[in-house]
Amino acid sequence: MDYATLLKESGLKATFQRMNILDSIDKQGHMCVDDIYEEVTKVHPSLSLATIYKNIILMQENGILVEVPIAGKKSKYELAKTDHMHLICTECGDVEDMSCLETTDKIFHDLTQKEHFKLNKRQVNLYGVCEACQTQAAS
Amino acid sequence: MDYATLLKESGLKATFQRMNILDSIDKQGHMCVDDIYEEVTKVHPSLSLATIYKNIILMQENGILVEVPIAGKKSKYELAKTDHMHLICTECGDVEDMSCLETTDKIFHDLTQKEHFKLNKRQVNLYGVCEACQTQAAS
DNA sequence: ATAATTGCAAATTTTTTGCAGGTTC
DNA sequence: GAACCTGCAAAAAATTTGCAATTAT
Repeated sequence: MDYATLLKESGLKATFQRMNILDSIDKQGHMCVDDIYEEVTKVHPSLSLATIYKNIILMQENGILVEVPIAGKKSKYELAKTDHMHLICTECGDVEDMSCLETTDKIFHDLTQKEHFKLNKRQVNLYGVCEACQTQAAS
Repeated sequence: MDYATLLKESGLKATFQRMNILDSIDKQGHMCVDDIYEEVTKVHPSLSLATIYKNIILMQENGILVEVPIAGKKSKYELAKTDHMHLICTECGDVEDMSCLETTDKIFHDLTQKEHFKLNKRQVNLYGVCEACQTQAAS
């Protein structure tokens, strides 16, 4: 589905700014506010940080964006998608998605149910060093 | 081990402020900067926020404290302990620890190894509604 | 035409920094 | 006594807000 439709379905207007924010996040995968600002101002120099902040909040409320909080860094944002885990490289900051297994999903579900906890959202962040950074360090 | 020893082993002086910060976090489990400030100033009114910020950074560097980043909220901090997951109640903000299973640990290890990712730290946050808040909502 | 949205500037909140005085070892 | 720490105040960084002008529908 294109961004315009995605926005309109939530009752949000399909502005140039919003389309470009979504487009950037989609291409890069995971971006913090400053990443978005830097990227989108390339094609739309008048974009203000205030607009990014306002839209990130709005789009989260409408289930279009999801926050990915990261230890020691500013949160990144990604397009809402099916459940997955994050491989976060502590060297270069890159975030990669990795699909969840039914096994772990079931385990989380069962464990929380035993505690009478109503589970709504899972967030699995695995911190380490990505292949590229390992290779680089070895040279 | 007592806090004084814990600090000294890292080459940090066992000040009244640090002991109280650690004591509060230990008792409450998970606290953000403001929680700590509010709690510790009860027994030590002159404590400054700057001191809390400085010490949180220092104690993280020395492996005494660990950051728990939480979507939509300020990060909380906990004492470093064996690996575990977090049940985060989105109603009351409470965070409960739940021990990890070897099963999931192994799964994460295997999955990341297949990607040639050097896994250092796992962070599992499960968001939902705790039993207490469910009960309250029902009444 | 209308209501929503933008971008600016200002306000607020959060975090960091420098340094003089005080504390721990 | 020396090095380290604290607390203050000021600075810097991050985020939010109000509002007039603009834009999408």
